[in-house]
Amino acid sequence: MMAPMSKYPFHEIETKWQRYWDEHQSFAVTEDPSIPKDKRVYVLDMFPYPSGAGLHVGHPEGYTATDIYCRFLRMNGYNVLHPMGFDSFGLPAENYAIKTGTHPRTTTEKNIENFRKQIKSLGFSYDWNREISTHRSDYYRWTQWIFIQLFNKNLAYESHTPINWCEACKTGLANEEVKEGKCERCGTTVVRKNIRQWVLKITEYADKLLADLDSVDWPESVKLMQRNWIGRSEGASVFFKVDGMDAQLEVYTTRADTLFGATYMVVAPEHPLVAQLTKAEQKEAVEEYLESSARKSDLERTDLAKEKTGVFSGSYAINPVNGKLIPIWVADYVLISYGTGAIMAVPAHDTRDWEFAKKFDLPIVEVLKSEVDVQTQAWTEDGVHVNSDFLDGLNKEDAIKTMLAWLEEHKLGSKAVNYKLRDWIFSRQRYWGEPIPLVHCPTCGTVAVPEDQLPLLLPEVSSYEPSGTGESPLAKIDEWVNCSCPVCGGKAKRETNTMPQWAGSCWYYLRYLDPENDKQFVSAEKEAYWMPVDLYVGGAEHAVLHLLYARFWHKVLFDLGLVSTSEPFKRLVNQGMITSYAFQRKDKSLVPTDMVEEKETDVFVEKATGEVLERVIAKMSKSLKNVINPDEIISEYGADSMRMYEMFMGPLEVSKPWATTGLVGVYRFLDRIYRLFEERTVIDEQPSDELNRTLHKTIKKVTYDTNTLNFNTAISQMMVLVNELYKVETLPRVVAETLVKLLGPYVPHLAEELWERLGHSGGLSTVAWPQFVEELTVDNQIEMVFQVNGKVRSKVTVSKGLGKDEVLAMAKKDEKLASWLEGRTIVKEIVVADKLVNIVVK
RNA sequence: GCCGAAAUGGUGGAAUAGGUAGACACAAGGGACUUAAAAUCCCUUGCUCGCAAGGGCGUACGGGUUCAAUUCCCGUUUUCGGCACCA
Repeated sequence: MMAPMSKYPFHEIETKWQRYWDEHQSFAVTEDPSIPKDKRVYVLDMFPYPSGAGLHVGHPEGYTATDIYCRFLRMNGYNVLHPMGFDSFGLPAENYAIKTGTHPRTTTEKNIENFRKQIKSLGFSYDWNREISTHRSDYYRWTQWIFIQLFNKNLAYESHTPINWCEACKTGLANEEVKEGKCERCGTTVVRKNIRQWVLKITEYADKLLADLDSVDWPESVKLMQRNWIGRSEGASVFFKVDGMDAQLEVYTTRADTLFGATYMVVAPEHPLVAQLTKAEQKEAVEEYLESSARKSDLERTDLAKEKTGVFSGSYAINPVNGKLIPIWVADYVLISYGTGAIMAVPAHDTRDWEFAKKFDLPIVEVLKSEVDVQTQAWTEDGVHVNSDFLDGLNKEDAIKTMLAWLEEHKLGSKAVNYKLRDWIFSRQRYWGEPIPLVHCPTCGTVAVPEDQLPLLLPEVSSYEPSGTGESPLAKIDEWVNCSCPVCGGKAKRETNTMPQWAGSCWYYLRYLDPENDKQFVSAEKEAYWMPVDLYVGGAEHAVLHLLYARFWHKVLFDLGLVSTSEPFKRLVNQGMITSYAFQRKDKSLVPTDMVEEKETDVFVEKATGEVLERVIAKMSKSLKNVINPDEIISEYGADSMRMYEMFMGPLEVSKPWATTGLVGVYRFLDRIYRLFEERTVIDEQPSDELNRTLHKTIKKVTYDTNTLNFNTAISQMMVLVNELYKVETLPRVVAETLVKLLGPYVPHLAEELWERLGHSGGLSTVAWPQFVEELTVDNQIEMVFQVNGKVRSKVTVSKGLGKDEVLAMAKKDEKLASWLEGRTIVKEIVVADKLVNIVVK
């Protein structure tokens, strides 16, 4: 697309002011103690992973939003901390290293250079003196240090239970990194693998992580996702004796009240009692089943469409409430990782149990009065209890209470709480991450690397290839692995796993506060000066990953007295995704943009076949050739246009499609402003009342909308003002200066330039934000509507503040209303002051 | 399947303590300027009937509450996001 011809020299202006801000350190910030706490603001962007592809149009969206907000706050007298850095450990650089032999550090640092340059080209007001990168040893030294604090607090442990393993990435994954049974990063189906892992006890904080969600100003959707992920449920532990055996099975159930309907039990294949429960005659069948379910991937096991499978163990349990013998089955629809890995099955009222009972011909007993025949389908709604002895006639709530009391009285069970949240699998079998600072000593066990020996540097390797056996490339470097035990001095081996990419981002917001500190991860004074983060802006994809992990670490640091707040991010805003247009055939397949021709307005045709295509909204992707490159946009239209267009597209939080024609509209707006100042004479006279009113309305709306991050409507109001200005010959100074100030946060380069041309020096960024006069924002002439039976029949312009009787009389006399009122009886008259009159007739 | 969010002109989107639907922008059409084009400026633009005055319809769909519903309530559909045998 050709850039439009223009007089507006954005390139010159943008280069000039970016240099000015750099040279004057305009946005460097210090912890000035004279500024009161409520005038200190910490505004944070989610830092990017510096990928080789460079900045995506999605990045500037959130960054522009926070930049506008920060510049607005500065002009309103706030001390604003607004830093940027790089989440620079991660798989892409390492995979590139495997392919090319280039050290991930080389690739990463080159990419960081590029990212920094790109980010700077948008004119964001970051304090670059505070830039951090998580892969640098002066940063990861403290990541390791925090890990040791967790280790010392018994929040890190070694586990040998099977974990999610990605064959393509050749590493273990956390539960949070598995989406629909696939690796979140590469889409490979995840398998279960038994390897040694370091795991963090995030479950120990499940209750706090849940409860404190109530105290943060976050989108409800994100809070809900975290609540669901933590998945707290209240129920009961119930003990079942095993017939003829000195063993008992503990189950977890949320519906202890349905115990009379428990007709069999199921244990997960991995349950520790399986062997003991298996009778000789069932041994072969059980072993075969255990083997076959071990072979299944998690996806296969949890696939709902799959038929239930299982095998009878040969043993029976005794239902504690009625003494009945019920068979114990082994089936993989019960998960070892939730509850106790064993359940009581109530097939009449649980779909899963019902399917299993039908398949294996197990009895189904109705215990909740059902509206269907429970022999033909499960009844999962509420119902009055039946066939339940002392619970008969009770509702759900009362029956649960009664049963719990009964169980506790007979010492057969008790109230219990369970969480879906699992501990965090924290080790990765890869190279490009923080080495876990632990040493395995044959005599002392696992010990932490002493803090004065940090950072434990990532060693150089000759091959980045992961072994795939569950060992990281570090395991191959004997001289690094072999070390002496920091406690006893004997021969020991280093831990060779590295940390996941999430580690560095768990605390980076704290390091910005004190990035040079080589004594502490952050000084207490600086932490107290700025924390918590007042506004955190980023993509919704981190709703449960980064945001849950960071909250967890923060709470640990809080409990250790190392930070002053229990939550790190007071307010969170998710920016919506910037999507793109794509073209769809009738069979719903998508056609790359370069294979499409626009025959006439909004009629799109596939070049090869002539098929008419439908324009749809899709994610930007290389394969669809609809990716927008920010560098190209900036060079053709300028950073100010890019920034303002991304804000003008629509509300920050929703996803919206990129349209370059829309960008051109914003460009034209900026060009119009530039020409306005070029062509009109600035006069020192007061503006007309009408213009002055528009001016004050604009100040009011832009102030309010900027403060609430409603940038799209603020921009449209500025457009209204500029349209008004084009109607007058001259440019009153007060209007010109106010407009420039309002534009400052949005298009800082252009605004600085115009500010200078208006005769000011010293830059715009600390100039006071304009104030409006409320009386000047209201019209004294307003348009009122007269309705008959709720339909607008006439509109009149009247002066503001007329009395009810007065306007009612006007309405009744209105010519246009006459024919609608004629011959009718007035039933009701409604007057809304300064808005409307509605006459109801029969 | 469950949970959540959303649905407004040709397009992106405005407007909800219930009170003139479509601000602003794009696209489209017309005009001015120009030898011409680009750029720029001005006008029109929800659909529909009508020469016009004016009328009817219209905020995914179907109901309801109300003098009045994009806004509140009930139901349905579609799209997007999350979860997925969590007992």
